[in-house]
Amino acid sequence: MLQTAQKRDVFQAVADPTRREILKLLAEKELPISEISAHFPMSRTAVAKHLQVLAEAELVRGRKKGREKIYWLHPEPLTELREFYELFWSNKLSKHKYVLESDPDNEY
Amino acid sequence: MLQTAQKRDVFQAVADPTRREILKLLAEKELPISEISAHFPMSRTAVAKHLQVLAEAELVRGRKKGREKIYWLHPEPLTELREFYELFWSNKLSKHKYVLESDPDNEY
DNA sequence: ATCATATAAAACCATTTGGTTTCACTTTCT
DNA sequence: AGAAAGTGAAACCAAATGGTTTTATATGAT
Repeated sequence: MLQTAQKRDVFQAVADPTRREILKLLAEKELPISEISAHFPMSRTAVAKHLQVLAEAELVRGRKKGREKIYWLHPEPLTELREFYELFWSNKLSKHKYVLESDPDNEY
Repeated sequence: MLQTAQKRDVFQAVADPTRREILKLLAEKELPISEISAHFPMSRTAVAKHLQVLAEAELVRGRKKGREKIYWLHPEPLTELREFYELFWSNKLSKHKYVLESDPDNEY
């Protein structure tokens, strides 16, 4: 395993709120682990593990720069979220058949 | 707790592949638990638990009909997926700044 | 050379997750 | 009434998850 180890499901990678926040952070700019972990109440090690998970899902990439490891966002796999969403809510071909037929707001 | 118990995170609900399949099934039409579980290799009880999770996330709703419990899709919470996706890939205001600045295909 | 910084890797731990099996309950069918 | 069908709820279990702490390693600064 040269680099990112084995694939990881995008939906599962994104299931954790901390990991979603990390992605938002990296959307602004690339950051070293220490700076990322400064935004969270947990240990740096814990954040590093979250970054590994995100890397396995190809949602981030990292490079070594001196003694730092810099991570940056690689948002492409998020299109899977969009594709899933559109199975139910596509606006292209008007709405999905289920959505069309569903009554607006029957709360039970 | 009268009904759907406590809220459940949509991202987490959708993290499991079985649950995603269930949602696709229910997009076609509402179904009783037994019919849903017929599509999966696991026990009916396991599928019932997945349905409970989906219900806690408000992604499905259920009603009793005779001795059956019928579940149907309630896709509204999936908009959270879309909103998250669009933080990174919005096409409305052209692309997100990160996406704009990122070089196309630097593979490490 | 030495020391601080930044990370990596490993061991460990509690809780959650995704599954099972078993038992009880209600509804439908004969 | 009695049996079958469909579900609900509980107990149980192995594995995964999200944390921790500890130890080691490499880099940068003095």
